[in-house]
Amino acid sequence: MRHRLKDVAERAGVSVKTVSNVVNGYQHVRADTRARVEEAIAELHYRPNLSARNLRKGRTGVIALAVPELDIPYFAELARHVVDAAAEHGWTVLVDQTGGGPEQERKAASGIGDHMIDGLILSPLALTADDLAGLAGLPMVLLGERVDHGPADHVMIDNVAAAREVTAHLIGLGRRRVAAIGSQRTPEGASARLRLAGYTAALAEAGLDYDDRLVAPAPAWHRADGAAAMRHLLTTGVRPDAVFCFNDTLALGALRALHEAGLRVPEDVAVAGFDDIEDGRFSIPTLSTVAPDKERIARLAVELLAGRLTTDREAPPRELVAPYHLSLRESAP
Amino acid sequence: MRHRLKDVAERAGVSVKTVSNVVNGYQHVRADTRARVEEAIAELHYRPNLSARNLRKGRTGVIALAVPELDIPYFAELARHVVDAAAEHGWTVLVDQTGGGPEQERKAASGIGDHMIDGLILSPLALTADDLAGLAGLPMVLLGERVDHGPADHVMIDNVAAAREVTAHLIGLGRRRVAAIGSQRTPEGASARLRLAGYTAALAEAGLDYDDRLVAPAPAWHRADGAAAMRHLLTTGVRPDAVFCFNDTLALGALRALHEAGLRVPEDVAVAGFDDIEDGRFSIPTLSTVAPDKERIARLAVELLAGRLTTDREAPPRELVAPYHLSLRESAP
DNA sequence: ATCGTTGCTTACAACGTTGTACAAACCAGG
DNA sequence: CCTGGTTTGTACAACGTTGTAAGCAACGAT
Repeated sequence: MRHRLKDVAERAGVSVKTVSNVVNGYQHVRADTRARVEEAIAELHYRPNLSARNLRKGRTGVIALAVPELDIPYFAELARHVVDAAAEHGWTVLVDQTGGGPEQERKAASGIGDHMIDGLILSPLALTADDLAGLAGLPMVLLGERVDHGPADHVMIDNVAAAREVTAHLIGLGRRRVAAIGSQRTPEGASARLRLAGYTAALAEAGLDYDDRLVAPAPAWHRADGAAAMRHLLTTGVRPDAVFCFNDTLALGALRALHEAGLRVPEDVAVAGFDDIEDGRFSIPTLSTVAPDKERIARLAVELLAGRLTTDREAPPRELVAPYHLSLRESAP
Repeated sequence: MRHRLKDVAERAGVSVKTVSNVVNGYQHVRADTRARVEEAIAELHYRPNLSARNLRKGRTGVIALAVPELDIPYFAELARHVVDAAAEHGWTVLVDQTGGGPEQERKAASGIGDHMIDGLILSPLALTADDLAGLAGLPMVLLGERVDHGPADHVMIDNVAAAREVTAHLIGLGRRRVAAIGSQRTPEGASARLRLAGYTAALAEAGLDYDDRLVAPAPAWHRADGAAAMRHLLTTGVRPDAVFCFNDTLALGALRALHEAGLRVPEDVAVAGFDDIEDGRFSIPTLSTVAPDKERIARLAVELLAGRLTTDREAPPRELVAPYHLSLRESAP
């Protein structure tokens, strides 16, 4: 049922290697030989065995994308762009779900299926630069906002600046009790730390005092956590008149909690998020947010990986910064 | 830098095959030999070359999941469950994005990377049973609601019954002008046809007339399409007092359009969706919806594939029906 | 001592492909 | 017709792994 080069060769009356040459577009094959071979290929529905080819060539044409969770909209949207960008380079993408745990991330980094992938785009939550240093086996590009300048290529956006900008926007609306949702004290919370830094910087610039009661932690960044954090904020004495949520799903949860509390957005409380996921364009109200250029991030990551694979395998790690912009909608116009 | 069985063998002072035996857990290896080999493996950080193993064994340990778009929440959530279920079988999942086009779906079905994957779970939009019949090269499980009983294993839910049930629920709320959003006339619209059939059946059972003006088509099933369709419905003379949207993203778009039109949900218009995506639990209002058991769907699909790969490769195609339930929330309580 | 038996290990071939080296056929210029 | 270069095709080995068959001890039973 499944045919090999040898079968095609016999049918076309040439050697195995000649068929291989035709398949690989080698130049010096006479037109009529090529035609005979191609006919045989078509008749037998021959398709090369990639395992064998990979074994021989040492490359697989597959790269992996490892993200914490696929059903978090931000990662799903990112995955889509990575798949598209990789396709332009002729790569297939193996999407891996790490769950954000250090063990699974390490496993992904040390080679999901060994020799099954040429490179890895990893969006780490738990791993530190030290962890990664020991795993330099695989060409790797890191996504996101790990603080440390690790040993691998890196694509990120300027989280501090973005967080400061969006917080400043809330303040510019005349709000004086601007809360933050999503702080984390764990080592995994690198993004949280950076965004918190931007938040406090904006407060300081505006001459507002930092108030601990206005900063709500969130163990994870799902809608439910945002809702819970918002409810909590409403029970503390200082009722906020604006909230900066460290990502959009948190913000959507917060919107929900505000709605349940009978507060109007943005009249009573302005809300802003981070990530610009599709949901936020249709939520009620629509969501003001920091919009990282996800397509650009994906493209840069794939190109960094491509560079590492083709030319300078031992080049020093590069760090690219992707652009973002504020996308202002109803929740904080 | 990268070591092979041979290197380990030399270091441990045994033959290559003995190392292979240790790696594969072969029983008859003396304890001290095994210890020596394992030590050598650890020292060299040996990891098997999967391409070579696959070539030898004829199996890769990778299955593919091909869905139209990764950033559609339903598929993202499904992908998550498939990855989890596959992991229990020791499989890695290669997630492929077809875009819903026939050409890419055919390409996925005929073997994404040939011999790179053992089997395929495909969620087809465009392909018909006839298309698939010609592509029986790869063990395959189809997801979703293609009408035709194709040549491959199939996991689905009873779309007609589910649509009828949710429509009946809207009618049970006392609504008499129940609209539908999401109809499609194209061959890709198999789900749309089934859900429309359930809708009309429920109307008939309740003795309500089918009104063409209450049925709004949607080219795709994104939020924007739902919003556009809802706006259109509001311009026709017959103002609906309930809407059944053929999926949740359409429904979220419809909620948005109703909000913009100043109509209250559910007081003025009740809204129900289909898929039970995470967004719907936090939208304002929260969304009543048909909740297919996605985890079960994923698990059944993986198990069907497992069966086909291990035992009965030539067994007649099976069709499994996964359960669903109505999840009633604020938009249509 | 000899004979199986059992336990452990090994050499060899094979999976399907492509790189290398070379042979054969062809061509042009003397 | 020979020479030297180019084009076209071939044989062979190799990529790293595992299945097969067989080798070699050491053992208890004859």
